[in-house]
Parts: sequence; C-alpha cells; structure tokens
Amino acid sequence: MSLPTNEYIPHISYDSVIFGFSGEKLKILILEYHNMKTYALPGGFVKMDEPLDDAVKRGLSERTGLDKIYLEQFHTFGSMQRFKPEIMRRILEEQGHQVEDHWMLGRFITVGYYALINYESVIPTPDALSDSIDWYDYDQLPELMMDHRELVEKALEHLRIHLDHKLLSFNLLPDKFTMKELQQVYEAILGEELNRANFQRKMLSLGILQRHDKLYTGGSHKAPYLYSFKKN
Amino acid sequence: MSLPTNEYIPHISYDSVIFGFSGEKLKILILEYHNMKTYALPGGFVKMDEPLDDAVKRGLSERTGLDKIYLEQFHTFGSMQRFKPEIMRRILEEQGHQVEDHWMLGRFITVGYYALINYESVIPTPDALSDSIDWYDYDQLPELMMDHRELVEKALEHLRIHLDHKLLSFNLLPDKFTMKELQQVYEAILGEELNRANFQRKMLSLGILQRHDKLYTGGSHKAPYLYSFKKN
DNA sequence: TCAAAAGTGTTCCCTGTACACCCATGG
DNA sequence: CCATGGGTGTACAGGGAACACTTTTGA
Repeated sequence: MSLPTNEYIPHISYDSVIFGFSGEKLKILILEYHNMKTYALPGGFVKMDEPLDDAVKRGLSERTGLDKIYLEQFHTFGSMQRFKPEIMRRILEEQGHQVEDHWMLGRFITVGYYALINYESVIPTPDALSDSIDWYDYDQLPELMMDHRELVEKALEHLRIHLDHKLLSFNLLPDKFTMKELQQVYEAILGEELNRANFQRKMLSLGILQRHDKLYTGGSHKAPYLYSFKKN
Repeated sequence: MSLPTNEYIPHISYDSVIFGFSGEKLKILILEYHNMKTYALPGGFVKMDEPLDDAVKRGLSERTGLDKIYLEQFHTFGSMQRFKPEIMRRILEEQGHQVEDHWMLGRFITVGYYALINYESVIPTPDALSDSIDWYDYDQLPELMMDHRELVEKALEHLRIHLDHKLLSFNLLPDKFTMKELQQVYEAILGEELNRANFQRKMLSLGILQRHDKLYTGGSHKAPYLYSFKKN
C-alpha cells in the first residue's frame, strides 16, 4: 500500500462522519492508526483535477465498499488549533516513511462531510495509514485526534436540523423496516424519546411510506407491519 | 497596490455574499474588475498561518471599513466547473502582471460566507484587482463570473433557514428602527409578504425587542414606536 | 387468559393565520 | 372629519403532546 503523493492538492483535506444504526444505537466509523492508540475520522485528500464531492465519494467507497452513499457537507474547519504536525509526523514515521518536508505535515483546512449508511451492508476497510476501522457507539467514542470530536458534534447538529426536512433517516435502515425501528433511529439521532402513537401518525401522514406484509417475529404480541420508503 | 503573493495557501479561496438593506430592498456588494465588465463577489485568500475565519474578517474589513461583522459560513464549493483560468489570466494581464505559472491561475476550492451589515455604515472600498465595488439589488444583479450566482442563491437559502432561528435580521438595520422596517427586512429576505398584525405580535413575543419613544415622521398617521434589540 | 407490543382514537393546547376594530396624526 | 398607517383584539384551523382504548400474538 502506498501513501498519497503530491498529485493531491496541498493544505486541503476532507473528513467524514459516517453514521450507522444498529442495536438501537447510533454508531460512527472510527479508524485507529498503527500501534498509535490514536483515533480519527476517516478522511482524505483531493486530487489536483478532481471535484471535491467526487474525492469524498471515492474515499467513502474505499472505506465502506458502498457505492451510492447519502452524503452531505456540513462545515469547513480552518482554525490554527487543528495544526498539529507532530501527530502526523509520528504516524508517518511509524510507517517508515520519509517525513522531512512531507506535504502531509503542512497546515490543513478540512471540509467536513457526514454520511448515512446501512450498517449491515458495510464492510469497513482500513487504508494505508490505519490498521483498523470500526463502528463505535456515539455515546462511547474514544478520544479523537485534533478537532475531530468537534466535527462529530457539528455533524450531528446538522443531521438533527435536517432530519425531518429531508427525510434522511431511511438511509440508515434496510429496505424494509418496522415503525419501531424507524422510531429508534429518530430517537438515537435526536437523543430523546418520542411518543409512539404520535410518531406513527406523523410518519404515515407524510405519505412517503409504503406498507407491506406483517412481520411475524415469534414475539408474543401483535405482529408489526413492514414499511419501505416510496421512491418517487 | 500589490497583488497577493505566495504567502497565501494555494488552491484555497473564500468568497463572501455581503447583504445590506435599503429602500425596502435586499442588496448585495458586487465588485467589477478593471475595464472587464466582469462582476464578482468579494473574495480573497488565506495566509499560510492564518485561521480561515480571520482571513474572511480581514477581507471584509478592508472592503467595508467595518470591524465587527456578522459572518456565517454556508458552503464550500469544489467542482471543476469553477476552474476557468482564462478569466483570471485576463484580469491579471489587464493589470500588467506577469502571469506565467501564476498561483492565482490554479484550480481553487472556495469557502462561501455571507455577511449581514448595516447599509448606511459601510464605505465600499475596491481592492487591487477591482476598480469598483457597489451595492446591487438582489433582484437586479449583473451576470456574475464563474459560479458566483450559485453562491448567492445558496447563501440566501441558508439565510432564510436561519432567519428566525438566530434572529439575524437586526444586523441589517440601524440601532433603532420601526416595526415596519423590521418587517420589510423579513419580507425582502423571504421574498414574500407577511401579515402586519401577526408579525408584530410574533416579534414582541420573542422578548428581545426594547421599545423606545415614538418616532414622529410628520406623516398624517399614528407615530410608530422605535425599537432596538436587547443585548443580553 | 395473560402480558407485551402494535395500531388507532380522543382530548387539550398552542401557534399561525386571517380579519376586524380602535387609535393617533396631519391635512 | 377624513385618509392613512399603527397598535391591539378575536375567531378559527391545523398540528403536536398526552393518554386511553382496542387488537393481535405466543406462552
């Protein structure tokens, strides 16, 4: 595996907050650098003649194996607090790379994106600099490098604002799901409990849900309907 | 006057949509390049060791003479459609600059900001590359270079969404104003008419307006109260 | 027949909207 | 005393929140 070379634009990067949902919990993909106990958001660089959005899609496909990903830009971070060349130097040295004047040691302005993906369909894949990439519960994140924690919070803030407006939540679920699962996604994102009856009514009143056959789980209670999102 | 040198980060710029309000109209500061009939948003570059937000504030102060400006980042644009080196080449040549391999001819990713300022307190000041900077009505903008029209639309979109949420509108008005003026600002931004009675009630119910003495305009009707925003 | 969860119904309250009415002011 | 615009009152509709009731399922 090889490092990015200077076919990339210097001083510009992107970082992505990749949300998934499983076991009633909101989860985020976090990578760990080799032997470093240093945790970070998956990010990358933009090629000289590559559209910014394409660069992010490329990176996300490599990390998740997914092709069509719901992606939204939320903020660009350009403070000097985020300039910590020692950390990147240690990461590069650990890999045995020549580090003097390496372009990755420069000061970076990073564009933050968040993605919503279906937890089950992902195969997390590490990149050249990291030895692991895994899901972490939002409320049990490890300490993240630089300002990445701030990125997570700002991404979630944006997601909360746009949750109703753009009906994003279905990106986190499989094709068919129960009303309870949909409600759990909302609750995980919003961080609060919602009234079951009112939630059901509100979702149905939007007219974007397709009702399917009931799902018999074997539980000793009424079987719930399955729903999918209409694709018009 | 001198051009920016390479103490600036290459390939990164910012552009600002500066909103003002006068004569019931929403206005935007647009600059024109020397003898070019080319119109653009005021923008600039980031110094190597300068925080992004500071760079934008610096540029806006130079252009407007104002110090404390309400400023909000709204989106970062990184498509390849915005790479039009011929235009920048002509602008530089017109100024008699050496243009071969000039860093300003490279491909740029630009961070979009919008600002809200008090129309009356501004002294628009051109920069080295432009010979004029003036207010244009939002609904009578000239044709703008590259994707700057798209920036304007996206800025206004963000402003509309955050208008109520953050109570931004007072940045566009003088210290004291009438309820009618405030309503006109809202109507100019939202692009729709609002009910006078309900608008008044809603604003007052927010508890952020301080009522002052009445303003006698000499008009043959009831004199309106003046208001200011509470600063807590 | 019982508990648990799903589905639906009812009531209350708040907010936004539309419209009506009175008040101050200068001609 | 009239036209104009400012300030306030009222009545109605729609949506959210809280809660109750019924239905389905397996044990």
